[in-house]
Amino acid sequence: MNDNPTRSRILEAGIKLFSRYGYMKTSLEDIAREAGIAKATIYYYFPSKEETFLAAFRDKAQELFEVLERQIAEAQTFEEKLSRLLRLPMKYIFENMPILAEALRQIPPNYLQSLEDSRLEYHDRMLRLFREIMLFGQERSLLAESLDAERICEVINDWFLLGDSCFYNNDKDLIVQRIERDHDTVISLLLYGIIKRTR
Amino acid sequence: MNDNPTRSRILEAGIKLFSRYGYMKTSLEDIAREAGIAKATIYYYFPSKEETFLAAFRDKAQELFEVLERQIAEAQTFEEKLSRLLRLPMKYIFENMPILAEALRQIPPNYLQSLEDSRLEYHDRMLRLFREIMLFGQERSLLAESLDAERICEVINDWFLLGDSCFYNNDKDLIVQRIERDHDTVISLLLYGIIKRTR
Amino acid sequence: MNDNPTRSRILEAGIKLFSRYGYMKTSLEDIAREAGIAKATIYYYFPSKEETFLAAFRDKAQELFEVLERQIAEAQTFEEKLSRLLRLPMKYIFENMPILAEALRQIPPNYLQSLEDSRLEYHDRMLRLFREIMLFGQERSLLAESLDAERICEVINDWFLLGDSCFYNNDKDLIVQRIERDHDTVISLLLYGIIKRTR
Amino acid sequence: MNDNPTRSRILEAGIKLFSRYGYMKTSLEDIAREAGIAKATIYYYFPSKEETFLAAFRDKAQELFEVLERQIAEAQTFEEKLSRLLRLPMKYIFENMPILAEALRQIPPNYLQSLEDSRLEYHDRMLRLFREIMLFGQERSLLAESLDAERICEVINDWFLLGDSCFYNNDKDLIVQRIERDHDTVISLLLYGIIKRTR
DNA sequence: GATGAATGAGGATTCATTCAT
DNA sequence: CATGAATGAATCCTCATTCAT
Repeated sequence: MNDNPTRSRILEAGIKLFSRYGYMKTSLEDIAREAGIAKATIYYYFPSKEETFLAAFRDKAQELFEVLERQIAEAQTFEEKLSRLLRLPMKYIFENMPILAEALRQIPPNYLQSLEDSRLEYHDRMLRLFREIMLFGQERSLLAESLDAERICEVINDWFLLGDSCFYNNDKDLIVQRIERDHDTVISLLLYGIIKRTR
Repeated sequence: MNDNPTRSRILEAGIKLFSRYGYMKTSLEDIAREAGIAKATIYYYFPSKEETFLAAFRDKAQELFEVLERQIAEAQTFEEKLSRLLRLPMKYIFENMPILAEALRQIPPNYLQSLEDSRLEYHDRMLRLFREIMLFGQERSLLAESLDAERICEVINDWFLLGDSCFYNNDKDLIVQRIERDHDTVISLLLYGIIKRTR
Repeated sequence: MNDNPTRSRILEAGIKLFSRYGYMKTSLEDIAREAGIAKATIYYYFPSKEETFLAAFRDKAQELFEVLERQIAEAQTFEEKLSRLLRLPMKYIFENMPILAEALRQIPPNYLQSLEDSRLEYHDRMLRLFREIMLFGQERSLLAESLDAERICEVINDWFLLGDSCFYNNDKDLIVQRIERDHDTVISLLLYGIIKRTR
Repeated sequence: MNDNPTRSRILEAGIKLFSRYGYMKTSLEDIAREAGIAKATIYYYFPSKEETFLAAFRDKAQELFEVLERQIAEAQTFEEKLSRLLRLPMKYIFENMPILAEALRQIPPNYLQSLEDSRLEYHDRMLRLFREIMLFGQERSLLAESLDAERICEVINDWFLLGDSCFYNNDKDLIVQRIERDHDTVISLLLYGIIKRTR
């Protein structure tokens, strides 16, 4: 699948440009120029601009998970595992910025379903990873007792990893409600680290 | 300045549509239709699409600060002040979503300077608010001793408020470096709330 | 509606070129050049190439009916009325050839309904005209007794005027069946004029 | 020539698709898919899209004449011969619709000469068939005396068979002139069948 | 013979912008 | 003040055609 050098060059150029300039501001002309091929060649490999974007997106997401799973498996302690889980996606997202996250908003509506499917799949995959690590910590009694582990998984996943919060752009009221509820949890975690604990 | 009803209607429509669909996917035609005026009329009030966006952006940011400053002044305790500072911008950003944050990425490069100026101004203003609150807490000895207050201000501001981290789309290496350094701080704060403190 | 000179020039150019080269081989570029305007201007008046075509089609069909009705009203005898009905549409169709008839086949399917509606309307209008004339002839006992006037109206309308026969391009079997049945009638009429009537 | 199975499959697919969708809306990609071969293979057998169309057209026309000549030879009476001549081509044209008739309009001008040659050849061939039949009728004194047989042959051929009338898309004035002259004859034949003959 | 890969030319459509009124 | 009309530039996409294998 990735053995084809032209296909790879297109995806590579796509990731670079979509990441840098976003979906709308990146033209196929740009990608073709960057890849050193003719614009029409892109259509030999992908049926549309959107599919090109999706292919690049899935490619990069797949890569992220492979690295992530390996790194977590290699880590020995709970803290190190958790730390790698929290750090790596952020780094990936920023290195390949919009392609893994923000540009999603700019994809035309009719493709949102296809995109949504991919995103939900990654969301679940990330959540499973997170849960495994938390379980690992729980078994060793390393979690703060007051913590609702499942809830924390969801909130952190949504806010810092490949979660939903950043992506919805439709039901604004729902978002705001959710923010009010979940943000509390994040803020509490932060305040917990900031405010002096008086005995 | 804002007394003019037509001008106001344009800004209002602009915020609504830019927020919902992003900068690129919102056309002046759309804004004119939403505002109930002719497309050419927009050019009577603003010299270009970008200036229209900037005006709407500044309008909304100004509003945010006014509410924010009032709310913080009204709060009595340190925890409440801090909490309002952390909560309100997030809510605003999501309620007026891309116009205050993500759409910035889509503004053409030649306007980035003008946008940058605005953003830096708000960044500083937010930081000043934050510092005042932290000072308020320090004077009452309410901060965790191990905390470098100034550093925390910067990191939180960047990561949760109107900071820089989300906006840079140019110097990728710089971002990654900064992520590696600052993300540590955020993660520490989170881990601090998650991991059981053994004496 | 037709008072606007630019709109008229577009329709005029459209009729000329669509008629001469068909729907597919006529580009909006061509129409714009012929009309002496910019390509984008067409989009100020019509939302798409298809709507431009439909507008031109309806314009010309309307014109045909107006002339036709006037001419038939002016004719005194049955034979003259019938003759004008049979002659004029043919002349119009050829003068504005595909736009009134054959090019229909080339319009994309999603527009076929809209086109179909127009066509059915004209089909009925033509049939009404035809029936009135036949009635005029019947009242004066000028029709061959063996003739099924209603059937003749339909067949002639389908085959020589703005009928269905030429337009169906889907259900081939249906067409062929219909041809086998109706063509008989046409052929009979022709043979009747060709073959010597033995007492 | 037609022994080659791949070549035959291309022609078969071409006739099917050109007939159904017309010349312009049928792509070589479509034909290749329908034929179950690669697009480039078409170029092994035919030098261009136009030649592919012409080959398919000639194939089908040849088939028509073979059937037609056989059927006419088998018919015993003048009326039956005439009837078969008039009926069969119409049926063929509709069954293989645009490929034998209307799609011609869509062939690029530079190929019109080659197409014209083919068409003239078939026109003559059809006319010869027609003349033979009329001669057959004349010898048996079966034609209406007032009839100019040669003129009728031409007119009927033009209007109902593989004649010129439908194809010209250039010299509009010429067509209209011709319509005005020939249409009279067709109309007369029809009127003759419709209007009651007063002794 | 047959094909996968690649491409140039062209076409529909969008949109920010200008300008006369 | 406000706008209807007009446009140039850009963008996605299609497709006949070529060519190395």
